[in-house]
Amino acid sequence: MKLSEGVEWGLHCVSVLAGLPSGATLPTKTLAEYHGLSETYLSKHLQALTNARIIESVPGPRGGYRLLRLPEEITLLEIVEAIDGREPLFRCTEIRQRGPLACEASAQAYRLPCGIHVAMARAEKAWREALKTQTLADIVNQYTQDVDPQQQQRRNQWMSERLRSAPKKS
Amino acid sequence: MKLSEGVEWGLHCVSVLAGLPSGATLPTKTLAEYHGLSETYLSKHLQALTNARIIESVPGPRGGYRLLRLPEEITLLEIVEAIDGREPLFRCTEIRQRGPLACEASAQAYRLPCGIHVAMARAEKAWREALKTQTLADIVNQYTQDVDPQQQQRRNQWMSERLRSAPKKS
DNA sequence: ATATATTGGATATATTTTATCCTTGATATT
DNA sequence: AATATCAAGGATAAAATATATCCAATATAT
Ligand code: FES
Ligand code: FES
Repeated sequence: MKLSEGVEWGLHCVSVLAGLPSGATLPTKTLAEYHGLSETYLSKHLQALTNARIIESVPGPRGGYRLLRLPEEITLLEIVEAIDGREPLFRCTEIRQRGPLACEASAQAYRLPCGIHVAMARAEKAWREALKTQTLADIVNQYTQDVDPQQQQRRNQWMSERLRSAPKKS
Repeated sequence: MKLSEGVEWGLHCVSVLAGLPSGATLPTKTLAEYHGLSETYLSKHLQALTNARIIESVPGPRGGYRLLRLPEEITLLEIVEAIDGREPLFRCTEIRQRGPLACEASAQAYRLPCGIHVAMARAEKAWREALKTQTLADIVNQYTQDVDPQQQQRRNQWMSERLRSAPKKS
C-alpha cells in the first residue's frame, strides 16, 4: 500500500517549473541534477506528466520542459494520477461471488454493490477530494517560503544559469 | 499505488465472524472455503488480525477464530492497517536535501517540513479518517441486507454446520 | 551538418506481493 | 496416555511490480 517513489519526484519537479519565468524551460538533466535523481528514470516520469498534459516538452537544443497550464489550474490529484495511474487503491475482486454457495441463482443479489467495497470506496473518495482541492499554486507558496533568503538567492542563480527560453507552441 | 489483496479477504472474513453467535468460532478452512480462497495464505492474514487484537484464536480440535471485540468497536482502519501495515501511502525521501545546493549550511531550513509532504499527508489523513469513522458494525448491516432471504437462509445453514463453540479465554 | 533534447520501445534488475510448506505447541476427545 | 485437530510462525519459492538503463528515432536551434 504505497505510492510510487516517482510521485515525490514529479511533485517536486513541477513545483520547480512553476517558479520559472513565463515561457522558460528546464531540461531533464537540470531537473535531475537539482534533485539528485537518475536522469533516465526521471525522464520517464516527465513523459507521463507530458502525456497527462500537465507539462509541455520543447525538443531540440535549448529545449526542455515547462508547465502547460497555470499552477492554480493544476491539482495534486492530476499529478499523482499522471505518474501513479488511475486504478483504485482498494481492489475488489468480488470474492463474495467465489464461494461454494455464491454461484447458484444469486446473480440477482450481486447487482447491489458489496458493502465492503462501498465503504472502502468512500474513504478513497475522501483522499482524492483532498488531493483535488489542493493546487500546485498552494504548494509553491509554501515551497518557496521554507527556504531562507540566502539559500533562495543561491537557488535562483543556479536556476537562472540553466534556464532556457523557447517560443510558445501553437 | 494499491492495497494488498489480503485487505479484501480480511474485511470479508471479519464480517462473517461478526455475524456469529457470541463465543462461536470458525476455523481457517471454513473461512477459506466459504470465500474460495487459499487456506494457507488466508491463514497468514488471520494471524495478522490476531496480532492486531481484532480477532482471537482458539487452538485445538473444535477451535478456530472469533472476534475479540464488538463490531461497533472495530474500525475499518484497524483492519486495513493490521493486514497492509501502517506505513504512509506517500513516502517522502527528502529529495529536497539531495541536490548539489541543498547540502551546505541549510540544515536550519529543513527543520520545517516540506510543503509537498504536508499536502500529501493532509490527503492521507482524510483517507484514514474516513476509514476510522466506519466500523465493522456499519458494514455488517449493509452486508447482510444485500442477500435475498432464500440465499441468506442457505448461508446460515451452511455456517451452522461448521460452527464451533469454545469457552471464553481468561 | 551538428549538437542538444524529448519520445518511446526493449530490456534488465530489485523489491514486493502472493503463496506454499513444515515444524512446533496447544487442546479437546477418546 | 494417545490421537486428531487446530493455530503460530519461520523458511522458502514463485509471480508480479516497481525501479532503472539503454538505444534508435525524431525534432530543432545554431
Ligand atoms: S466482494 Fe469485493 S469488497 Fe466485497
Ligand atoms: S522532500 Fe519529500 S516531499 Fe518534499
